[in-house]
Amino acid sequence: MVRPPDTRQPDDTGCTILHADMDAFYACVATRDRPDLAGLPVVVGGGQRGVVLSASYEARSFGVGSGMSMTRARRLCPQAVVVRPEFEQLSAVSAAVMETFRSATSVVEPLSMDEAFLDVAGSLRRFGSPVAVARYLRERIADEQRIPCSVGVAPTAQLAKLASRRAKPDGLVVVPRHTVTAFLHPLAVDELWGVGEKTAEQLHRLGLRTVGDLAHTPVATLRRALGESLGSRLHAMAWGYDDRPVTPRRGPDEPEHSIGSDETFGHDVDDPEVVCRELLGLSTKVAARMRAAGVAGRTVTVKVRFADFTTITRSRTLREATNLTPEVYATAVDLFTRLGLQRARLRLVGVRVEGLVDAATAPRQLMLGARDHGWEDAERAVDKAVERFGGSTVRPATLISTGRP
DNA sequence: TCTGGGGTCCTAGGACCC
DNA sequence: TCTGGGGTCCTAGGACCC
Repeated sequence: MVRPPDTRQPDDTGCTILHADMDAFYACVATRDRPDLAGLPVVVGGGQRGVVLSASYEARSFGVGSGMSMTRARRLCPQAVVVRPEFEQLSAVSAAVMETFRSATSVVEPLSMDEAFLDVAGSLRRFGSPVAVARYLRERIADEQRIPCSVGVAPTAQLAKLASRRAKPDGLVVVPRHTVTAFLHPLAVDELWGVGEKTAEQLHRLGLRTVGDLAHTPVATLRRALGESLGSRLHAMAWGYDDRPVTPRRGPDEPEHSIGSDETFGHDVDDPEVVCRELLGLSTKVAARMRAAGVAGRTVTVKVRFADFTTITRSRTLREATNLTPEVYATAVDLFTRLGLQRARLRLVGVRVEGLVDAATAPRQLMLGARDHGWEDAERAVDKAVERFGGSTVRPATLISTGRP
């Protein structure tokens, strides 16, 4: 369970893992070129039914936090400046930050746009210590990107993650091996990575509030209450055991497992025609993303969220993997139609394709040949046009007519 | 206070095969 | 005739993360 003994010499803290995490990333990027917003409560988000994606520390002092509905955020902090996210800018900053990480070690695992695990065991000769790597990264990102980055340094990924949270804002926290249990055991159970609202509730019902409580509960009890996997994992975590390696993220050799898209309507919808039009748009987007990634998938899943927020899914596994809009769309519409909804009010619909494999090696049924190749050519043409002219300006008119009456 | 959009992983039941 | 497990695939739902 403990990390295997390392032949390279870690320093005496036993720390080889860093977790680097940008503070209030979206908000910081949005305001770094806007001195007029300095010191003001800034909230990134928006939309008719949007949520807060990121809030500046000034906004947080009013109780605003990410994930919260914008309506509530505005109520808590009416003077907040609301900024729409600029995803292209954010992606560019994120890519630059990840490059900076890779300048310190090749073992970088991005977890999202604004955070990554780094295994620095191989960089110690160059930098001297893990803390030196952390300082180097924080300085470079502050210099080059003018945004703060907090770093946790610890013997395991989970601990490094907890440490970086403790380091915020704009700090550095080290958890040497001999202090692990002293660091962990006073924490509340819901601070652990993987313990959300529901699991925390369950643990509370068992009378477990701190990580120390968790550590001193028989693992069999935890497994019974939380399931085999989570029970074992939490018990191990509570003792700082974590064999999770830092794995440089998927390359072309390891495609993603699923690609999907969903959309919340501005207002609830009960018109099947509107829903099908949305399913077409989503299928078009998902199929295009699959082709761009060079993957195809066999299982198509439709998600429907009703006005009362209850959510259901329906899926079908096709005989061959596809990345063609008409196939994805036809499956999605059929799954939706079979629900037999009588003008139920819907809040959201989604389309996702799972079981992705490399499109080049995915078996295709040759019998379908002529027709499918026609579609493939058409789709390729659309992909090219979109590449050249951008965005949603191009969409084959034929697709529009494949919708059900 | 009414709750986005992108994902991942786990569980559980049933079908089917050996 | 009745009773077995184990493994894999499929489907649906749910928890969690940022």
